[in-house]
Amino acid sequence: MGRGKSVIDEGSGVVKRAVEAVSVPSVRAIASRLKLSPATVSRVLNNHPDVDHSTRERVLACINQVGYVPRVGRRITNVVALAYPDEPVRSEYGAFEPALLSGIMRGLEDQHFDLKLLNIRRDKKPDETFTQFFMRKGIRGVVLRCFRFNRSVITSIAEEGFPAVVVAAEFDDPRVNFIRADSYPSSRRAVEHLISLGHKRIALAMHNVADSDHADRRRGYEDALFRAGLPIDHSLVMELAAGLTSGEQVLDSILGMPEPVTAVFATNPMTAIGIMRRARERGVLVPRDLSVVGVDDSDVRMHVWPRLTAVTQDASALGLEAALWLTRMIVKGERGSKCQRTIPTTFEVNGTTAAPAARRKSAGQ
Amino acid sequence: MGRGKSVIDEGSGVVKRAVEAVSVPSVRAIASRLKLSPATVSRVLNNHPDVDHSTRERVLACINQVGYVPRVGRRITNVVALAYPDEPVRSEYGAFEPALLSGIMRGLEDQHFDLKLLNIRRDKKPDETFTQFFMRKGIRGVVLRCFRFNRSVITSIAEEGFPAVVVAAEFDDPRVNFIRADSYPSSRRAVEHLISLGHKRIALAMHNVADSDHADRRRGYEDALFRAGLPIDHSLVMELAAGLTSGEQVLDSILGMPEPVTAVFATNPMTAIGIMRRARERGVLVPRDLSVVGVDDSDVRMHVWPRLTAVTQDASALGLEAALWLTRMIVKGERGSKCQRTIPTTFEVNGTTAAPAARRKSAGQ
DNA sequence: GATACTTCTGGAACAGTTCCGGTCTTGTGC
DNA sequence: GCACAAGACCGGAACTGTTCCAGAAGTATC
Repeated sequence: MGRGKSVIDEGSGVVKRAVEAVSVPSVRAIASRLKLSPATVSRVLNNHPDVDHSTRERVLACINQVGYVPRVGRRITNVVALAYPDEPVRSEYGAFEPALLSGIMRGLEDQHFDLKLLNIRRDKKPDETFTQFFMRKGIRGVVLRCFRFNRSVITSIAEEGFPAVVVAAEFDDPRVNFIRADSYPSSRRAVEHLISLGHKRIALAMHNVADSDHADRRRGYEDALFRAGLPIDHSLVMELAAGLTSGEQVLDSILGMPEPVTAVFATNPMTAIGIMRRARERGVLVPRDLSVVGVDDSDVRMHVWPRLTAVTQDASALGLEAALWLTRMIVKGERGSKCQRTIPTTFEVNGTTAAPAARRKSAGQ
Repeated sequence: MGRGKSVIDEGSGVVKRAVEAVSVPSVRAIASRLKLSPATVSRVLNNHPDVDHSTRERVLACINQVGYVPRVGRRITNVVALAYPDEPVRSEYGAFEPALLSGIMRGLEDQHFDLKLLNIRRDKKPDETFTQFFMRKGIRGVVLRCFRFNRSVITSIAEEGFPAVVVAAEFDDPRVNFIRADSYPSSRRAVEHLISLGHKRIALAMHNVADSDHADRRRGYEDALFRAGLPIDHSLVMELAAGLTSGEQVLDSILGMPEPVTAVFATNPMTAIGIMRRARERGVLVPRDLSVVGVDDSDVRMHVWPRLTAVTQDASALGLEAALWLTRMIVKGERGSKCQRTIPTTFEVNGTTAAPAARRKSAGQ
């Protein structure tokens, strides 16, 4: 044969080089370890129906244990995915998604990975595991977007042990890797800023997705009020969908309140913009009649005048860090390593906050 | 052998079934047709250096002629790419990119394709052809973003014959497939609308990328003026980069003009938003002191008050149509079919246009 | 002119997937 | 109880594409 040093791969009877046999496990290596044929292992990976349940379980366990890597021919394909629970890149969340994508693309340059966009709901068959799904798509790792309704999906993926990292959400589960921006300190500073200006009745316009980010912002709001000795009035807390129209609803609600509200903190970029627009529409002068603090993922706060005072988080940095960690973990083969990082947010004072006009009875026309 | 009807594949000496041998060409089929080994064909596909120039040319010609499709094992992978000349998903162009992406993802559902994001500048090696590049990335077709500096790249790809479609740009070359929104009629209507309100000195704020879309908008502006018998004053035409700050420059320029300007048409979404913000900052009332018409890819025109009168194009529809055409062309195997489609834009009158205040001598403070 | 070096190509040995057939179990009719 | 049928499950073989190694062919050098 004349191929230099060769050994017989255990069980399979195929001649191969000694170095490769131990470095990267193949379908045939897994098959021989489990006393199965390569065909059966391949069937498990592609979720073919005619394979026994217990056999499938054994193969999947082995796959995630030894860190199997699918190849095309002899080449390893370096692809990671950005997986959404449903439609990717929805515009309702403002500029968060494009900024995130941009950061991920930059982070992938380091290890020369490519990015694939996946829609889990559409493509994943109900009877396949997440590992099977991702393997079938030919990807080696996944960046996950997390919303309120798919936290259980995230923990399932972590349980299976497939390389994954969640962006912009926090988990107590030590198996879940995530990178998020901590909105709490900046949100608290934002409300403290309003309090220091003399505001006492401050409304909170919450995005109703109830992910950990928005919970942080609410906590910042409540803690700032509590420390200042101000009461937390639940009638001032509004939970709405994201978007411009909800901002309008918020302003209308504020104007309709019997006790005047002099400031509002909106935890979603579009909501704050909607508040600003509706305020002009109804003759409410910002910041004289109403102070507005928003949250911004990119530079939407600059679209309006006065420029919006806002808690800003760098969505691009989230994507960058997530992609860097994921790809490095994959190429180093450190499947067990964990990532639970938090990057800071900032609070930026612009033109929409000022001391309340004390003598007014009610804001509005 | 017991595999039913079998034939000897010409030249290669490998036994295969008759049906598959004619339907989808493989590396070995191309090799035998050109009297080469599969190894050499594979080397061409992966741009290995040690293959003769003339051999590479022959293989590449054959590849694009017979429509070779790379497979993983025996499976055909259905992946298309969205390729950018440089960094994907830049935020300077407003919400165009996310809307486009969203539309593409919807369009891919029909034929169950996946999407990969590619950066041509980063990943394409200088000495490989585009066909080699795309094959190496395992994709079957590509949606191309086009800017002023990469039109030659687009025609090169079309020359090679790789399945491709350009979004949001127009080409005279019959080989280039594209889907674009025609900004001309709506732009012209926009300026005619301003003229009908009584405006005579109308500024044009151009995005300096000089792609066909922006050229259309300029033509609409000039034709509307010409048909109304108004002179085209080149001092009223400003070419700037996209972005909020250029909008500020536009407004400052307008205020500094000796003859008062009563209306402005901005061909870029962010520029119009910047004009609106700067106008408020400098005490210019829109639309009383200045009428503003913008262009919008999504719903940025709703961020301000009054809502922006704008030419709107549906970037999501562009992506949808491009993805639908590309994937259907690929699965039907109609490599020669052409797509040069134009979808309409609309002109939406909102709150930023009104009759000029005739007696004023100069806008602004 | 012999040698050494480079360039290029083919064969074989890998990588994963799928078709076909065989074995084993289970259900059914008599 | 037994023959037969049907289905579940799995292995071998025959395909995909890729890469290593050896060798052929050409070229430069002394």
